[in-house]
Amino acid sequence: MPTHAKPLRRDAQRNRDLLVAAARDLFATRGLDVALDEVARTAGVSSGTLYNRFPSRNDLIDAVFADRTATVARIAEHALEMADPWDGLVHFLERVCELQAADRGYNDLVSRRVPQVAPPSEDHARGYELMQRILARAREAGALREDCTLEDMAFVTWGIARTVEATGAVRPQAWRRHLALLLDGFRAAAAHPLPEPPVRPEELVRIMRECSP
Amino acid sequence: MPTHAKPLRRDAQRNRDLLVAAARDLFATRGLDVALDEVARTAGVSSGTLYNRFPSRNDLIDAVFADRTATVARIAEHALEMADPWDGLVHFLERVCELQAADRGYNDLVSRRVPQVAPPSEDHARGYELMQRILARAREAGALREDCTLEDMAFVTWGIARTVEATGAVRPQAWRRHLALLLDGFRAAAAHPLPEPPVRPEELVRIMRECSP
DNA sequence: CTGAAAGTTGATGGAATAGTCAACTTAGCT
DNA sequence: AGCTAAGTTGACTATTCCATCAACTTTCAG
Repeated sequence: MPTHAKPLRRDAQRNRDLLVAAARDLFATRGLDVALDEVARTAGVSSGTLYNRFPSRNDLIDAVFADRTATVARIAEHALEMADPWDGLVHFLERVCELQAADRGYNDLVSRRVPQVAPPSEDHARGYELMQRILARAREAGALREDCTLEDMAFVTWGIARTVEATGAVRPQAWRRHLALLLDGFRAAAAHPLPEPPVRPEELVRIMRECSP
Repeated sequence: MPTHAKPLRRDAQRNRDLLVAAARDLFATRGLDVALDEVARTAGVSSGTLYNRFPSRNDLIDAVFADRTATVARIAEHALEMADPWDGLVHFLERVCELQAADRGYNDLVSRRVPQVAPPSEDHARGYELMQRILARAREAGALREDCTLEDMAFVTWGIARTVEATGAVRPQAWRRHLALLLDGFRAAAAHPLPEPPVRPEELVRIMRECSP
């Protein structure tokens, strides 16, 4: 319920907006590791203001990408409305990967940072639930292989993240080929026994936590 | 033919070996971005000596991983000796990924640095040739999908690299599952039309060049 | 043994970035 | 208008790392 607990003074709110906008641009083009001083300079405020508003880099990252979890959840909802379960899964993964390909900062975030907001938000839980439904539906339709779990989707995120990083400058769409190959591996018809048990949900949580630098 | 053009003085050679050994260890456990000062300290020499012997970080990286290209070529040869073409391909990719999983520095190298030695070595060309044969053989046997190219193998390298980074601490073998899923996507039986034309060889060269920081 | 070339040292400079804080400015309430 | 809490500033410290170099030490050929 507390979207923000305390109301900011008007100039403070304006500066906050400028900072988030500047960070959004810089993150998108240069990744999450841009110098914070540069964010402040781009926003036209002093570095002290930035640190005052966002004590740590992660706070700024959270603010910039606050809406993304909800966006993913919306994509998932749309995917569930598609008639064909397999098409729904494909659509979901394609749209999410498009988000990665379009924003270097978001690509960094999903591939190596801790999930955005510290306390797993409501949107987060909703997205999780929706993804489960997308997979279950595709599995029950006989399109998705039986042994494929939600955690396996992390391989998509990680793999595509690196491909986007590597190929972005030369062949910005190359990741679509990578994804298509992975997707063919997800099909029930393609299934051969997997050599390693699935990553368990709590393991994935630990992985994402430890991943953050 | 010039393995090294000029013979080093004995103490210089000893220090060089110490530096390479120290770098090998540090790269393996902490990645390619360790501070060069720390490499020197670990080797027990001064930083001046390190810079004297290896003017740039890449020179040191080259020295540490000089043998890897030949190792990959040997793996490829072994793969070609296997009776079943598909098993050969699987074996090759598994062994190469094992190299990535075993050494964080090598994982960094294949996933984001320029191919080791500046002038593409003889081993390099040989490895390339052998990989082509591995793929052709699997394709002709009807096991590998027709539309899969050598450049598509880069998706394996990139994807597994990121998965190894992410999961290494919690589930060191998780990459095997990722690889198995990808491999199922490479099977001829799984093939559905790919949405994006293959990355061309010269594009891959550019990608690998531009990727280096 | 000796001299000169080769090699080493570590202090030093310099660049980039994170983070702090005392002095100053401004919004907004009364 | 006047006051005060909230906010801003930018210079400052600290850290980390890369890179250099003049003075010193070691190797080794003759």
